[in-house]
Amino acid sequence: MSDEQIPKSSDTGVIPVELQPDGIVVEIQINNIVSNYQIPMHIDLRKVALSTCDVIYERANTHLVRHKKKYNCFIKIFNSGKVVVMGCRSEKSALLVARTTARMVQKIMGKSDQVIRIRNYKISNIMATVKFPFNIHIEKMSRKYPVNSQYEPELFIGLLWNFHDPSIKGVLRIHTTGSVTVTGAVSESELVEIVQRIYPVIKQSKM
DNA sequence: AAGACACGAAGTCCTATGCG
DNA sequence: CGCATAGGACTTCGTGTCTT
Repeated sequence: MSDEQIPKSSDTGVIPVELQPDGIVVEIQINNIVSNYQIPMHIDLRKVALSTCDVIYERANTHLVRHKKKYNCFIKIFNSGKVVVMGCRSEKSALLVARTTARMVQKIMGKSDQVIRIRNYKISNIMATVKFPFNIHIEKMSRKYPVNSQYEPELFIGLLWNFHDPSIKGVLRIHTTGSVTVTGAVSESELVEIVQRIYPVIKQSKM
């Protein structure tokens, strides 16, 4: 741990998970959350761009990109009212950024007196990494679980793992060093479940 | 030694292609 | 020529290999 101040909540993007039955604790590091929602109004991008200093026009004036340094994330705002938030490190900060952005747009568009609610807010993707305290024999793992795994060393050095379970959307990329990258999860709780379920499998192919 | 590339997920819009 | 659809780019990250 560094000397930096670490907030108590999961705002740092780190989720500690205890793995049963061995009691090993690993940390899930969330690196990126992609979420999207809609503000039920047409947005005048030019007006928003002129009223704030932290946005830039992109793609031939079709959408704005706003850089939130505090949360180290990007927000894409489309004139249709659709907004995409990328780069947040926790569900909480993603929602917070979504709310503040909606409020900012609402204020600039001169609709502060109206009740404008965020519509269809959802997290579409969470990308996280987990480091297991041992090396993994991924070739052995792919042979043992040919249905779930996809391993083509000439194509990519990591093993691609899919649970083929409708309740779990996440896909894992497993490396020999014990590093596991999780993509496609839609909530922090799903991330925890993924790690808990993959651990017994990885343990069998421990080096 | 440093940088580029590969891969996965999601949503959006732009560009290109094909058909009537 | 105009419309509809398909595909590509963009964003985030880690990791190992390959190229410069």
